[in-house]
Order: sequence, then structure tokens, then C-alpha cells
Amino acid sequence: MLDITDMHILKELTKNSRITMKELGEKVHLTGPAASARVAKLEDNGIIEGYTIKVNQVKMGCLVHAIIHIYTKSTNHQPYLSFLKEHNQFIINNYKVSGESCYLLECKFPSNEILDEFLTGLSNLVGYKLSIVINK
Amino acid sequence: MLDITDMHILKELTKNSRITMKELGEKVHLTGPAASARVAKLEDNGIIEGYTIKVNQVKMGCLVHAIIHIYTKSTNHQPYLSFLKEHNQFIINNYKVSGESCYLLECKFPSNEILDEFLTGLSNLVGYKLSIVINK
DNA sequence: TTAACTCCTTTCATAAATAAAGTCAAACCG
DNA sequence: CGGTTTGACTTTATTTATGAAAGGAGTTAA
Repeated sequence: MLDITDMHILKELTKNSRITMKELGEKVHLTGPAASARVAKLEDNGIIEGYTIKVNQVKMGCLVHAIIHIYTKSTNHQPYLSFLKEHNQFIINNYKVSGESCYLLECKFPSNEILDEFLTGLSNLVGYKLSIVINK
Repeated sequence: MLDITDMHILKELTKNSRITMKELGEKVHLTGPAASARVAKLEDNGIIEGYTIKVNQVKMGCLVHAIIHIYTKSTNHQPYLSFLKEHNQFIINNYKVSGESCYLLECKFPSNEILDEFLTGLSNLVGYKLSIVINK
């Protein structure tokens, strides 16, 4: 399905997705149009889901990176999921997981005060355990 | 520091970072060069850290998305960190966290067998609790 | 008022993307 | 064996975007 050139293309686009097709072609030993055709195929296959940017969260004013283990009390998760939607500006990921907890919620907050508010609202709906990311 | 137009630019680039500066300009009510200048400034400021792609992990053959809570036994974390480096093809994130566990390790594996091998190696170095992501 | 500054637009030369046509090699088949 | 098809690539030519330079409008402050 994917040959070595495709893998090379994905690697280069992961490093810099705004590279020109001509430059990408040079890196993977193809001409511009050939590289472009490969990329179009990767898009059509759904291998490449999209092009995006990495934003510096700290400079954007989001200093507190929290990971919250969620233990749902009731069988109805809807109130919790609605709560997330209302606060989606802070949410990075909400994974449903097997294991000890029910969900693993990854968030970023501009301050501890706002995290505190968030947790106060959250505690009405579910049980949780909080971890704060110190380093990556 | 960042005005409403900058925020709008970041939003559009997050949705599609391969958009042309002309199109981006149209979306945020600027000309191409003006949009381009704004983006250059965001790059210089370090707000935009880079341009990348979203790759469909499942289609790439990585089906098992695991989150592993790490409890280091010894005070020397180096063996664990070296182990991660040796298996870095599976590692998405390794967060040092405050809270119950020491690290929160996010990984993707092509199969349960390979996850099993990974855990076998891991258990020589640290204690862990495993969660498998069922849904996002 | 004027100077300095910022941010934008306009213009234009250069560079890249894209479409179309042509090349080549491998696979298939009468 | 020769001819046809197919797929992936290159080449070429046209369209389109980029990026540099010049200029204008609005703001601030001397």
C-alpha cells in the first residue's frame, strides 16, 4: 500500500507541511508534479487527514496543562459530555478508556483559578483524579 | 499582543495550514501580502511553532492506542527514559506529572502482541497501569 | 502642523502549482 | 513474439501565488 517514498513524504510533511511540492519532490527524489500526485493520493486514501499548525500554548496564555481521570458515577455520561462541550476551549482530548477510569481528559487552562472553576463544575457530575503536566 | 485577526488566522491555519496566503487573506478580510506579513510575525514570535499534517494512525497500521501510568521504583529515571528512546516509534507523548503517578506515557502500537512485548520490557524498569483508548 | 510609526494596499517580477501531453517499463494476452 | 494496456513518471506551457518595493491612511506625540 505505502512504499518507502510515501513514508518519506509523510515524514517530510510532518516536519513541515507548508513545503512547496517542488522542494518536497527534491527531498524524495521526484519532480514537483510527481510529488504533488503522491500527496493527492495520500489525501484521497485518507492517510493524510489534514494540514495544521503547532501553536505555542504557553505564549497563547495557556500555562496549566492538566490530565484528569474521570470516574463516572451514573451510567448516563451525557451531562459530563455536555459539560465538556460548554468548556471546549480548554479541552484537548477526551479519551474513553478501558482500565481503571472511564475517561482520560486532557486540558489546558490559562490559570489555576480557571482550572479550579472547571473542577468545581466537574465535581458535580463525575469523580476525578487530577494530574498536572510538569514537563514533556 | 494578539488581536482578533491574529486569532482568526490561527484558527484558519489550524483548520488548513496549506491554504494560500491569498485565500487566508480573504477569510480574515486582508490582502495576500498583509496576511503573509501577519503569519510571518506569528512565526517570529514563536506563536506558530510549525506546520504539520494529521496522519490517520489506524490506516498506517497503528491500531492500539495506549495510555500508561508510570510509577518509577528507583529515583534514577534514566533507564526508563533510555527505554523510551529505544522504542520511540511507538511513543506519542511522555508527560512528567504531579499527582499519583510519575509519568503519563501515551503510545500507539500496531498490535496487542507488540504492546505486550513493550510492556514486558517496561515492567523490568518501572511499575505501570495500562489504559487502552476505546474512543476519542 | 509635522514627523514618525504602524499597518495596510497596490503593483510587479519571480517562483510555484497545475493541466496536458509525452515517455518508459512492466504486465497481460491473442 | 508483437501489440495493447496500465501506471508512474517527466516535460512543457499556462495559470496562479508569492514576496519585495513603493505608497497611502490613520494614529500618536512633539
